[in-house]
Amino acid sequence: MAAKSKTDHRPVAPALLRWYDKHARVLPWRSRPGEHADPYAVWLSEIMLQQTTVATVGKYFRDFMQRWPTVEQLAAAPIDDVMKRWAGLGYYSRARNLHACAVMVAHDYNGQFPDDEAALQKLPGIGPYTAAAITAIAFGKRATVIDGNVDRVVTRLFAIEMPLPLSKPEIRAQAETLTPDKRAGDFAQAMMDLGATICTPKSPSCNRCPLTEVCDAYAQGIADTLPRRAPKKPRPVRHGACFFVTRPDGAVLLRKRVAKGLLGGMMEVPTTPWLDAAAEDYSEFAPLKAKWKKRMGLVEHTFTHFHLILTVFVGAAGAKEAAKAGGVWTAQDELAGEALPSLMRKVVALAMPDEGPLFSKQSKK
DNA sequence: GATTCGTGGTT
DNA sequence: TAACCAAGAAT
Repeated sequence: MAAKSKTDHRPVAPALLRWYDKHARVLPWRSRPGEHADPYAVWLSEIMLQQTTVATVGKYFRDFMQRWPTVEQLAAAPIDDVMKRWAGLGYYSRARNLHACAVMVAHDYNGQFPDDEAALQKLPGIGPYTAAAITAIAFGKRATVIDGNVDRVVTRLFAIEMPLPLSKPEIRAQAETLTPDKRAGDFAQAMMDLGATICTPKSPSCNRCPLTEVCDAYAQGIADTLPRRAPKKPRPVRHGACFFVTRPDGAVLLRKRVAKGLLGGMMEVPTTPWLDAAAEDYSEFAPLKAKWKKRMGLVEHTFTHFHLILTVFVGAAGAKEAAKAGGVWTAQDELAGEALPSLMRKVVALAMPDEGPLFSKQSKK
C-alpha cells in the first residue's frame, strides 16, 4: 500500500492528550495545571535537558533556580560561578551560552523572553528544538517540537523505514500534521513522556500505548525495529597523563582550559596533550620540576567521540618552585566546589584515594 | 551534511 | 558488559 500522504490527519492529539491528562509525569520544571508557566524556568530546563536525562537534570535545575531565581540574577552572576554549578552536567558550551543568553534577555529584551520561534532561535544555545519547546510550553503557542523521543514516536506512527538522520525531513513533515492548534505545549510534553515511558527505544510497551490504533509500525509488528539508524563510527582511544601536584600548604595546582573546544572553560589537573598512543615519557609536559610518582591504575573516561586513558602522576613542589608554576593553586577543601568536569574528578580521586565520597563516588575504578 | 561537543543510566 | 543513547546546538 502507498505511504500515508502528508495531509493524512489521524486523531493522534486527542488520544494522546487524554493519556497525558492522566499520566503526565511530575517534574521539577513542569507547572501544575492552571499555573502560569515561567519562561525562565522552561528555558533553563530545556537547555539542561539537551542530550541529558531527566534524572540527571533534576538536582542541577533546583540548584540553579534556588541560586538564580530570575534571568536578571543569572545574567548578573559571574560566568565562573555558572561553570562551577554546571560542573558534571557535560556539554559545557551550554553553560557559556546559557549565561550569554541570560545577558541578552536581561539587557536586550528587558528580562522578558521573546515569544516566537524565530526570535528565540537567534539567542545563543537555542536551536530549533528549544525554540519550539519554549514557544509551545512557556507561551502556549502552536509550535512543533521535535526531539529524540518525537523522532522515535513519529517514525513508528508512520512506519518510516528510511534510517535517521536521512528521515528527518519526513519526520518533521509528519510531525507538523500532528501538532494541534490548542495545547501545543501539553502535546509536545505528552509526546516526550510517551517516548520516555512507553514508546521506548528497545522494548516499547505497546500494550500500554494510547496510540496503537493509529500506529503503522504496531500494525505491521515492527515497532521495536524502528527507527533505523546509520551505523556508528568506532570510537578511537587516546592516551595522556595528568600531573597532580601539591604545595607545602597542601594546595593543588589547577589550570583553566581554553574557552572553546572540549571541556572549554573548565578547570583541569594539568594534563599532557591526548594522543593516539601512550608515551614512554611524559616529563616534558610536567607543569613544574618535582619528583613525580606514577599512581597505580589508570583513569578511563568515555567522551562522545573518543575514549581516554590517563596516567596520573603525583608530586610535591617546594614553595619556590610552586611560585613559578602557571595556574591556580587551590585549597584541597575547595576542590569539590571548583569547575572540575567528571574526568578531572576521576583524576583527583585516583590522586587522593583517601579523600572520601566527594570524589571517590565519581570513579568506579 | 558531517563533526564536535559529556556524562551516566539502561539493557 | 559493551553498546546504546538521552527534552540538540554550533560549526
